Amino acid sequence: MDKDISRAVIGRLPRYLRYLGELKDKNVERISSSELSVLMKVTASQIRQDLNNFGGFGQQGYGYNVDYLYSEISKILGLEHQYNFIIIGAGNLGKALGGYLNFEKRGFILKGMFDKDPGLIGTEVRDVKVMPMEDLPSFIRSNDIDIAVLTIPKEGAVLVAKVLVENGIKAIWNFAHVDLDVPEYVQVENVHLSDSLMKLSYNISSYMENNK
Amino acid sequence: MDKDISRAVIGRLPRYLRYLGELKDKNVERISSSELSVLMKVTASQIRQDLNNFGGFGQQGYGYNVDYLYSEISKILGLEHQYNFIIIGAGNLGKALGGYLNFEKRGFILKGMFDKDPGLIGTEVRDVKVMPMEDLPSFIRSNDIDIAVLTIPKEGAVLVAKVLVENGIKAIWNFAHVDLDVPEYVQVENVHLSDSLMKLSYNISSYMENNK
DNA sequence: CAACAATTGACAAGAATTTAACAGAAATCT
DNA sequence: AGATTTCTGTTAAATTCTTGTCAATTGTTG
Repeated sequence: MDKDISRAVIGRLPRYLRYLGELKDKNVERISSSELSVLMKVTASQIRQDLNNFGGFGQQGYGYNVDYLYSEISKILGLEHQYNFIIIGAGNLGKALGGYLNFEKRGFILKGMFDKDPGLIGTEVRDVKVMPMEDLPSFIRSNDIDIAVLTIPKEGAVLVAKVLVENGIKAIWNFAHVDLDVPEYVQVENVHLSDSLMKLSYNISSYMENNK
Repeated sequence: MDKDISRAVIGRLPRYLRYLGELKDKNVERISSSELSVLMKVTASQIRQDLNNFGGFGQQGYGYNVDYLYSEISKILGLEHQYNFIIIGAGNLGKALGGYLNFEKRGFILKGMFDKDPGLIGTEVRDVKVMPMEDLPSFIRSNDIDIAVLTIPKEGAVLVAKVLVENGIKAIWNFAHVDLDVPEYVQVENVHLSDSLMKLSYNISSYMENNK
């Protein structure tokens, strides 16, 4: 299918998908790269270049069909699959992610939640019960879990990641503030919130510097 | 101070800071770019190049002093300032961010939370009360608020952002799934969680494609 | 204290990414 | 139906980012 698409291009696809979804909702049938470029504030050239990494989705003189392009990008992103996922760490962040219904619409199915705090075990998020950590290995194996969401403090994350890998997890969505060391066949996507906040801090202070 | 440091460089600084913090905790006094490059799995050249954007923090034959480098990067990122922030949206995500104590350590002080749901008003997160949206404008003005964290659904986000800007907010940490259109003097950092999840999905499905 | 080893900062070379330009195909207009 | 306009896909140019190299400087060792 695809061989070596750059990370930068992949990173932009979800945003294209979002704008195309909005256009679909407005019943827009077709759109040109230059119209889309105005909406999205990127160059039309970049849009065409990005899309052409995957093949010609448009037509000269016409542009791109919104529905078709939307579904092609969905396919590229693997959103036609269903993924079973679990959340490890049933604190506020874990609950927030577990309760986010839009994930379900995209094919991400919440199968279980885990926590080491006995006080949380048995509580529910959308009919999914929080289970104790001891049950984790067997649960992954017997419920065909693809993705684990790690919403626990960094201290425990490395060890839990090891357990996940040993039990055949395919991917980890990592919110713990640590870099996980896993085999190359396990996909990791990091969300380091404090890094993001620091970037914001940089922008604030750098703006103030340049405008005082 | 700094004129045009690339986004890529800034994006790497928080990760440098994290590793340096760990070294500090281990009482490591000095480190060379090549040692750090092994730890962080990047090239030594990149580390030196990145740091030299801001001046020579190291010394030939010696390397970098961990404490000094840590504090210099902190300064670059603007972490020596204090920032007052509020959270808009007191759902699980808002509560999770409000309860995250490490932000306080970095100088980000939670001053208030807001929600439109009457059922949430009056509840507390770390001694901070959730207030009704009507109080937002006056609160920002009279409490010297720098940053607003937006943890509300996208439908309301655009309108709330407008109110924030009108009342002099400096920066928005945006978790709503929409691009905000604000004046250039307002800094925005987006955290689009579903984009991140889609990238993970791409990696899973692309790995499976290439290894079936 | 001289010789040697370590290591930066600077610069050059090499890659990757982004933007521009344009030929040619399809749609639209008259 | 022919002329004109609109657009893509593609190639080329420009820009940005990353990596490699090495002289110069500092620390260390015998």
